[in-house]
Amino acid sequence: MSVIASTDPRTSGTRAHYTISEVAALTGLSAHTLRWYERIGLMPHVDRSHTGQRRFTERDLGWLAFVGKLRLTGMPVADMVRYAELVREGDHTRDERRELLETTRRDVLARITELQDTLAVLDIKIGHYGTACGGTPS
Amino acid sequence: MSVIASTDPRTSGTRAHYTISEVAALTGLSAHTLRWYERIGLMPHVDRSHTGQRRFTERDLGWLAFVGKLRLTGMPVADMVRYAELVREGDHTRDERRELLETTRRDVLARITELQDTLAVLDIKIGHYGTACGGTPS
DNA sequence: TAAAACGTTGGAGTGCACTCGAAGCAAGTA
DNA sequence: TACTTGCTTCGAGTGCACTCCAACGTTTTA
Repeated sequence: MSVIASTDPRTSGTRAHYTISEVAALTGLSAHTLRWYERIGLMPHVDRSHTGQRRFTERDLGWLAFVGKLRLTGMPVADMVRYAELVREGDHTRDERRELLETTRRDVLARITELQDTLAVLDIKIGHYGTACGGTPS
Repeated sequence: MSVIASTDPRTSGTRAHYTISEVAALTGLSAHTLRWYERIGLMPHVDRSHTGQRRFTERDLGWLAFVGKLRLTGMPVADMVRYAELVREGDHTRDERRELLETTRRDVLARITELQDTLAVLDIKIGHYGTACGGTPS
């Protein structure tokens, strides 16, 4: 296992770039998944070394963190790819991007409400089990 | 809501039983999925007509509603099957069932927290898009 | 009674999001 | 120099949760 923070004399405190395995360790995604993300267009352009190896930047890490959040919402990968495309297309897609994010926001709110309803049902069920008053809760 | 059986199954207010397509319409699940649920052991025993067609009861509908809630939590089907098995096994599994439900409850709470974090990130992003102060949010 | 609609089964297929394998190139270590 | 590790690509495989098919039996409707 290689040392992650090899201090490159040409750069200051912040790492200039990360190998794929470093990013895998940092994000919890597998190297396979990172390559797959790039292949399907879910990553912005990733730099390469002179020998063709990926060199992820801090910016890429930020993007991956954001993608991770989107993933938590249950957003399909295809929609994330769509968002990534819009980012690549430049400034004139700002409105569409904001709309996409706002739709996602509404979905997340709805999901939270749904989960809170479920929580209420679970509490009732658990309550039934707690009070040992006969019967067989199902 | 405790009236269970009426004298005339065809005309009563509370239905004594439902066909698979009626249950599909009521639950939003497909008939295919209902049969699959039964096959994998996710349904308690479902009655059959004298010719072998399924006759779902109110009790089955209640169970399906609960399963629907569990599904919303993201609980794997295998775990739901486990719970169904415990119910079938009878009263001595009460404790295990309560534990399973309590674990699920904790998972749901964690999920809600996760989504609220994501919501915060989305709000920040959307805020960036809202204030047209240059730059290209990614 | 005839046709349409609905039911049954086992098994195969689908879509998603990874996940892994094989073959080969490149860089660092003993 | 040989070994080890890590990286590359393409393509195939995995696990989950359905989803559908074919062939045939049953029930309802006109």
